[in-house]
Amino acid sequence: MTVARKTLLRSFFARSPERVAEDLLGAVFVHGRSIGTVVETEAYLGEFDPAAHARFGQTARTRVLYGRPGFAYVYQTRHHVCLNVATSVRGTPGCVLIRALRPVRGIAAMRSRRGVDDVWRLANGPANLCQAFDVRLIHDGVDLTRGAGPFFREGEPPTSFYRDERIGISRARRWLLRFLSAGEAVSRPPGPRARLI
DNA sequence: CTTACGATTCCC
DNA sequence: GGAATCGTAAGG
Repeated sequence: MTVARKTLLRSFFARSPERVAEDLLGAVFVHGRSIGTVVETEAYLGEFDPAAHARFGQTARTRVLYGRPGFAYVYQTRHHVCLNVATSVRGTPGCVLIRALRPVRGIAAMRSRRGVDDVWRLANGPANLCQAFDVRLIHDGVDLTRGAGPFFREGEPPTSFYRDERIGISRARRWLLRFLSAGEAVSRPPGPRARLI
């Protein structure tokens, strides 16, 4: 039987990006009829993080990061969008990038939106999962703790996970801020410097 | 205004 | 390894 899971509240996101990124593993992302389990996340620490968008300070693009935690920061890169959650307290622009989801429900619609058949390739990347779960630029600034629109629910934390280097960035590459549930299909398997937790 | 450059993805 | 292709941020 299925257990009723609580929606992740403001207090969950009002912590450091690292803690939120770790605890988001195993959580459930819900957007309409599309449901998936978080299996890969990445933490961005704020203005002092050379790889973070917030390194430029507050701009039109990064305004959500400076607001309250638990709001969606959706940005566009080339032809794709990526989904982040603002963390920490107001004025502290840390966030967590959602890098991979394991599809649980609504798979037919995900296949249709992605044009891909293989379930494991439906949401195995930050831009792919946005396409699969129909997350768009209009969701930038949406409150993810309301249970209306996209939101997160409690789930089963992985029995073990990896900490590894972040991906797709040139600065602060060696910081171990990528979190991967063990034994899941992620955007990229753990590398040589990964630590099993 | 012009230029540089991606928190990506998919294909060769 | 490289191209696609556009918004954001920096520089003049």
